Amino acid sequence: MSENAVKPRVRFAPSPTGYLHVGGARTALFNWLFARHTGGTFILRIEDTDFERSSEEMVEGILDGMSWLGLNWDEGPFYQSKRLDLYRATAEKLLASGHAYRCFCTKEELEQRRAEATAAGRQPMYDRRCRTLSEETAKQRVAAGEMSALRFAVPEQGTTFFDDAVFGRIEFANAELEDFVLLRSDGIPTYHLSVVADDVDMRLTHIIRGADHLSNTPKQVLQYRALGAELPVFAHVPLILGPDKTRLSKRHGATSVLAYKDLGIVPEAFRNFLSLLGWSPEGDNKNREIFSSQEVTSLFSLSGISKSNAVFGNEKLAWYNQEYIRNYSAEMLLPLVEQEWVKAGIWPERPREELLSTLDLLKARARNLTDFAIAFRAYFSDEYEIDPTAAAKFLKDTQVRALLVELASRYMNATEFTEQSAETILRAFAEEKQVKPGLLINGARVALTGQAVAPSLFTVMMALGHQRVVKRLTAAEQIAVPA
RNA sequence: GGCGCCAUGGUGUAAUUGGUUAACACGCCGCCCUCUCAAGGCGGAGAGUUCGGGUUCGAUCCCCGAUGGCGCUACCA
Repeated sequence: MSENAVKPRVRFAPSPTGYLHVGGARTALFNWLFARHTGGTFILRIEDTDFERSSEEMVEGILDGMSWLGLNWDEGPFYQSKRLDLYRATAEKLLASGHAYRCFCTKEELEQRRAEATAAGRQPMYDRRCRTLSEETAKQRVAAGEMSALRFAVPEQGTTFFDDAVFGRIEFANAELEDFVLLRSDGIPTYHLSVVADDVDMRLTHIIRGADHLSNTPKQVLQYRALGAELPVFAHVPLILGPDKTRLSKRHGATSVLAYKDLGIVPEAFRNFLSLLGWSPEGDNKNREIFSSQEVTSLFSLSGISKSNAVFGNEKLAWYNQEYIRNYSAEMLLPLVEQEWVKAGIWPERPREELLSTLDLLKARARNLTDFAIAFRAYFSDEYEIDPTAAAKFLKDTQVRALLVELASRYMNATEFTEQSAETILRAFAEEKQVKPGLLINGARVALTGQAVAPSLFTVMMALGHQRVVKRLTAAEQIAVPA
């Protein structure tokens, strides 16, 4: 970076008309990564100029989602609803310089003309009829109390282009661009005005946003020019699609990132997954999948962003999640798991050391954090369900259940209770009763954990402790087995 | 409809910016391990790079066209 190069300033500018969805989260992440990589500034701006659809709850949700993902911002959150003066001043400037004009057409008139144009096979663009109104006429009509919106006067000739950091040069014929509304008749700015006014005012150097804004960009470029402002670097990020390759929406299941939190996804795993959706590192790191946040930060660059839309695949996310859980230390896992216990109403009153070693035992086969409160509930609570399928598979035989009860008394009378001794006792007992050890082992697993799936039985016994093992095996005969 | 963008196995991405048996990961299948399930180890199927032209000694890569997908087309953002 040269001497006088300014530090990058980027922003994430969600609209609180919906949750923080996966696509928005990825955009936020890329902005954050870019800012952190370059030592720049990451700004959060809430675009709430659509009063009808914006809500305070949505803002909360977005903020929560950001913090869940660990995306901290340096400035803001700024609310556009509180910066209306800036937009009006900007609009005033555009009007004064002849780049904008008042439009007295009503919404109804416009709709009607649009319908007519479409019916006649013409393009439904605004016909610019107010553009030729003289300044005096406009002033008179305003003075007479007529409502008016402010429109940008798009040049009728020529082309407008910009060089996108991801897509390269994008060019539009000005004739294709409509004289878009800057200020609604109620004085509230539209998106087109407020983005530019803010992006200029906040001295943003790079605009990293979804590719759905690609077509809007020339309208913004025109405003930058009109305002005599320097153009930022635009970097449009391809969109994230659902498995059916249509735009991600509610019907694809989890749409809010917070829904993934509820599903027991580890934020770090989610971030890792998200960062590799539409971006890939350069150099020797191409074939890696697991990156720490620090690594992604140091590797991130706009040039690694791909151009094509990506499908959000749940399987890969599940793999990441499992991978992170498995590789976390029990100490790192514990606070995350505790949240799940709280949700499930479990308060394991056991020494921290025991909890940690049990987490170590279980983490290899957890897929979600919720597993620790649901599938693995028996390890942390004495109130647990017996999985009917598991019972049907391994405890159907009443003989087996009777044997487990008998085995319980062997354990009760045992002088020592170690992994080795527990195994020795069981195997000796099996031989004595002329049954396969596996029969007892699998049955005991279900009785002890309620599940057909668990770590090695004797390790599980140690995790549960002598007393619980005896108690649960003794109760084996009472377990209800579906037919 | 108009305009814009994109196009590598089912999915996410690679391929020294024209020279590879088109690579890696997820997923899938099989085997090993084994008290179950994960994990792990080993092996396998799956794309000739959407299609058609061109340029070139040679195209995943460059050009043109078609097709498909996505986006924009509001006094939404």
